[in-house]
Amino acid sequence: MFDVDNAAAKNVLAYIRSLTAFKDKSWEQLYPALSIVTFKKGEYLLEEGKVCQSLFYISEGYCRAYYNKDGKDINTAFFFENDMATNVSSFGQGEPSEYAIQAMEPLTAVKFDKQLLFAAAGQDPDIQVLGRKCLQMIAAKQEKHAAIYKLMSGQERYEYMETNFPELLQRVSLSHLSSWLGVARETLSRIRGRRE
Amino acid sequence: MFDVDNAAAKNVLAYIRSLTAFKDKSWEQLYPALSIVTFKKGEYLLEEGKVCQSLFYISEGYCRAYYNKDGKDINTAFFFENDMATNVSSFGQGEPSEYAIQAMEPLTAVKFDKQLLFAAAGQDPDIQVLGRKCLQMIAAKQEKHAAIYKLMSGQERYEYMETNFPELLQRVSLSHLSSWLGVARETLSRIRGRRE
DNA sequence: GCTCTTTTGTGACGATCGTCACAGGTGCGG
DNA sequence: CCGCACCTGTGACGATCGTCACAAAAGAGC
Repeated sequence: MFDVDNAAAKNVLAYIRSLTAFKDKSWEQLYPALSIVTFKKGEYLLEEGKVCQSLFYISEGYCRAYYNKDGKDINTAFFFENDMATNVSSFGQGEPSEYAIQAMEPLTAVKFDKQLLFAAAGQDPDIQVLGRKCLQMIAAKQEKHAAIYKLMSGQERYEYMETNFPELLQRVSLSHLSSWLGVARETLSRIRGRRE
Repeated sequence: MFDVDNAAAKNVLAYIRSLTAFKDKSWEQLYPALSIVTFKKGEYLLEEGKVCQSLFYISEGYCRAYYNKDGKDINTAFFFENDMATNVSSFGQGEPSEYAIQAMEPLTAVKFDKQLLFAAAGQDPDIQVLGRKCLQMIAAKQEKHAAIYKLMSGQERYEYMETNFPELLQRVSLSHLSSWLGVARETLSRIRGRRE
């Protein structure tokens, strides 16, 4: 049973309230769809090839989304505290996921179960609004990330991360960061050597 | 006044019905928010620095989204018939747009006015659902595109487009295509020369 | 048909990156 | 304390790409 006094529960509620005015009645409709889940480092929130049945609100720890291309991992996203992690197209269209989402640290998340969430949304238009807002956030985040990828060189992308998301550089290993930046690990090492 | 017998109007209605069961009542609520707009080649659906106030359903012709980086155009998206064109983060958060959307051919679109659309959505939950579905489509499309960008080399991306979106190659000039693929125009020319 | 403009192909060259190989460093468990 | 796994830096080398410059080709307008 979902414990509303849990720290993760309080975090997710605060997150929801930051997105939309949410009545107590909506919250009561919603929370049967929620559960608190924990993952050890290396465990999977979503496995490649499986259909995504949940949204995850990350309460503590972080995870990565990565494709496996010819046996090599290629990271496409990192999700930290207060992020929503999911595979939009798999969740929405029921397609098998082309990538995996994996905990990189011990992780606590609030899971939104798809079936129960849709049932709740059918009862309460404010939950619909919440869903739209979440999608909006996700789409906006993706748009921004695609832009830095298209407009900047590997070096510029690293500097951008350095100034805009310094805490990310603290927590993500350079090997994982490099594939996310789209450069070889060695190149990232040289980028870091060049400056300072 | 929005002419429901117009070809563009019929197209957009068919598009909406493909996304969600839409009652006549919802359609009547929605269509005051719609208008049919046309653009000459080179005209702007959205200018850089302006706040995006509309969604555009593309009925005929196509347009591009592009950033201006140091005086050079960098294309980030093309929108063809039956696509929804907008700047998600500008439309959603009211930020000025960091890129422009420009007609590349004479273009006919159905414009969804933000204010009127929100008013209509407040009246009718099915319009909320439509909005969420559209966002889902947009987010899924972006996710896919980001993936091909991260996983493939310039050459692979070109071959991917060749097999999956051949009509795009017919309509978009190679100069515009190259910046979208993330390679220099000359490199694209050589990629094309290598094969066959 | 003939300009003028835009688009596309090609050649040369230097810069950058990816790959391979290896060494130093750090942390963890036994 | 030792071994082992993982992460990070570094050197050498070849491949690829971007840039500049120019020529060929294709359209658009008169």
